[in-house]
Amino acid sequence: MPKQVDHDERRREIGEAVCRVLATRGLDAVSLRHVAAEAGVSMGRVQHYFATKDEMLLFAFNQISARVGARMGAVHSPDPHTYLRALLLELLPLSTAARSEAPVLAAFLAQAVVEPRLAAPLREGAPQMVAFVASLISQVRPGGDAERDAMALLAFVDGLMMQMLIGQVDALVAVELVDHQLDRVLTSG
Amino acid sequence: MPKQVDHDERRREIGEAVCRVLATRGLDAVSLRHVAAEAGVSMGRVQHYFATKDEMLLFAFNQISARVGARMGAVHSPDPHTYLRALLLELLPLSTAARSEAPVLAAFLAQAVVEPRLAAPLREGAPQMVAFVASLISQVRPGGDAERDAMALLAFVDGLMMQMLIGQVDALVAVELVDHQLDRVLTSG
DNA sequence: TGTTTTGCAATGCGATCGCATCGTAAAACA
DNA sequence: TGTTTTACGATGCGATCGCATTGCAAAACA
Repeated sequence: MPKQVDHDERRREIGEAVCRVLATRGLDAVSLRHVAAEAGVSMGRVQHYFATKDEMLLFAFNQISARVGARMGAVHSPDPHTYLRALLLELLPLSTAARSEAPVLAAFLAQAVVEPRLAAPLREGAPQMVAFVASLISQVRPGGDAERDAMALLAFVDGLMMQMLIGQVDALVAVELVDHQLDRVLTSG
Repeated sequence: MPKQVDHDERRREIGEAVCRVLATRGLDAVSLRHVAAEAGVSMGRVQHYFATKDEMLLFAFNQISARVGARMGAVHSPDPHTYLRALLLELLPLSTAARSEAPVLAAFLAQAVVEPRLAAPLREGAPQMVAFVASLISQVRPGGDAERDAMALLAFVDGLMMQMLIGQVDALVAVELVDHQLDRVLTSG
């Protein structure tokens, strides 16, 4: 056989090509041929690592999900207010990394509306994110329904991401809105 | 020639078929053939009324935009708080009508991220919606940056819509969140 | 060193795509 | 009544799609 190859690494490379196509030309431009071309490999290689297109897309979805999760996990701060602020801002297309991931997320989110296999992990992952945000809120402002505020904040940031991607809101205003919203939540009760 | 036909009505019928396909199977399932089948007409008819697929999609987009706009315009209340609440709830998939329109909107929103021809009208339409919501806020709670709160509320409702469509949030909780968020905004300062 | 197994590249297939073309029944118009 | 124009239905075309198949060079293994 040819040199033993890092199977997961190869899949990851292809997965990133999927995300790049997704971000620049949308979901309907994602074909085996386009992905192969974007990755700079042959179509046969793509097929070798993914049995079907659906499997490839699902892998790419898990990949950016993990990536966003990792970025969230990398956020730290001793001050819960600062922590929460950084966490929410990390969900917006502000940094270079986030700017390249957000359009991919948006495409997958929209597809999740009509594809239960994408919606399921999103539904399952949401509660723990809500719980974590709620715990941060409680640390700053004990009392009040922290979970409710957490859900509202996350929905707000989600919508803000979409509006930024469409160009309705620029980065400066977005940060301002997050800060204002955060202040309101954290100084209530 | 055959009986003179209401050209706009025919286009509207096809546009609705587009929306139905869009809502149930996503953007990549929208083909001339599927749309024709969904509308119960021949493919030739679809081509007769739309020169290209893009033109058809753009028409469908304008159609649901107008429809959502009409639903918003139908909301009235002498009390600005009630008015604003009804307006925001109208943007969520709560009624039968809104439940069928929201997935279509979500699909178009995602496509707008990579398709400027869809993003442009959204960018242009947003400010007046913001202005109107801001004016309602000002009526209830003079002072404070009403426009900022309007933008935040609209982003929040946008994100909430997406989360509802994916099944992260059910209708009951969504209404609760809107009310809570609204109270916070309208009783601040 | 021979055998086996791995990692592809290449090619082909049937289905579907958007779109162009052609034919035609029928009603508006002269 | 004859002509023209409208509204299609039908069919075909080249491109592209996802996927299956085949072939083969090369390295791990015996």
